[in-house]
Amino acid sequence: MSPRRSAAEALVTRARILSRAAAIASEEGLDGITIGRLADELEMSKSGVHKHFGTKETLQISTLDKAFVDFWHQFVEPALTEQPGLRRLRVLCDNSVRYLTEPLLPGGCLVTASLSEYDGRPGAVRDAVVEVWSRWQEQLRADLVVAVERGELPGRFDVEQALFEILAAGFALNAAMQLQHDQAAPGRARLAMERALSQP
Amino acid sequence: MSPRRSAAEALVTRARILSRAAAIASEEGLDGITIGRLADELEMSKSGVHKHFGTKETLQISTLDKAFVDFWHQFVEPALTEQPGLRRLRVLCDNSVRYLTEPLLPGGCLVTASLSEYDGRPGAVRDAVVEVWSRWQEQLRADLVVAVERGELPGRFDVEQALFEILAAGFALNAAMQLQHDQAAPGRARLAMERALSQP
DNA sequence: ATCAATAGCGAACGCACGTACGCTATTGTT
DNA sequence: AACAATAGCGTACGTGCGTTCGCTATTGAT
Repeated sequence: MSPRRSAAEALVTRARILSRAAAIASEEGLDGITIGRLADELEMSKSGVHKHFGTKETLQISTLDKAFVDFWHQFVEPALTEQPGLRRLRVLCDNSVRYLTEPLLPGGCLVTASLSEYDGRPGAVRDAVVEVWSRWQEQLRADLVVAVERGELPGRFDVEQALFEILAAGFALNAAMQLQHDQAAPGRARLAMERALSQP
Repeated sequence: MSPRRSAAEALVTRARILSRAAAIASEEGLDGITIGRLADELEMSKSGVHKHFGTKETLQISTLDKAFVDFWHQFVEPALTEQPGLRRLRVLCDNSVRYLTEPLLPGGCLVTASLSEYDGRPGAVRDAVVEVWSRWQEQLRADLVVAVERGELPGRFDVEQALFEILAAGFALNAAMQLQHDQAAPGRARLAMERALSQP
């Protein structure tokens, strides 16, 4: 009753599935993704959805990857034109605050949510979460290191401490937005990040 | 085949269930709690477990409450003997770092985990999470306010900013421990909290 | 023109879930 | 001594899950 589609159309279908899955996962977690529910909302059959990934675990990981790629495209890549070091770092911080304040997904940042959802559950999903999270950390660390090398930050500057505090501000911002819709939180996060860069 | 137990024994059973449920939830989330699994691991029947709470949602909320009460007993109440204000606040910060570093539950702080698990899912569980989280926030805020009133912190001190940064450090510490077992994280969290108290 | 490859469907599977009901045997009150 | 209350069990029910299998009809390479 439903004929095979072209390879190009299949890619579109796959994208539709991942898009819906990411929206669901951002609100209910990667475990909230359900093949039956996706099939319902996308008006296709369960087996049709399933075929694209073969395994629910693969679907979850693909969803996480998709969300991360979208974030990267919209909030990291634009910053890469900036001068590496303190300038670029500040833009990245600002972009991440904007992202966490008005996320691409209805339930907020999927990576942040998946972090605590899967930190205690070994397996491929957890590995994917850790990898994606590390990539974001590395991006920030790289610019911190460059900033020190270029003398934009004092030579005795504690890069790891600053990184810790920047990530911390992101976590707190995410929680404040998702839990309490605290409109003051973005400003506090910005200030906290700025303070992280001005070590005594 | 299994006769009724005394009311006292029933309380013990209830505590056993909650204890096991909290351990599971700390690793797999409040949704990881399953009546069948609890029955298995506690060697009782599903209906036996069920009867104590009547509803899975009630079981989840009870589990969260139990975890919070345990935390409160072990890490907050001992600090209440301290002088209110900056002294007590520092003890609370230190205690929370110790708690997040070596939690009472195998999967880390259940409240922190539940925060992002349920922030996008309206309902009684979410309400319970918010309430419990607010109580912890209030405790910290109260001592910050006292510290300002008593002149232990400058009059222009931004209490909400400091609170934001203290909570932020907790989030980051939790993530670093649960995700990467980062042994340097407790020190960084302590430093970040101390910096939060020394606004420029 | 031929034909292997495949997107998507429909139906079925075994399993685990939360919940409901009735029962039993002890408790603890009267 | 009598008896309502109840901790916990056993069984069952309906639902939704991930996955499997066979099918159909188009695509796209040969």
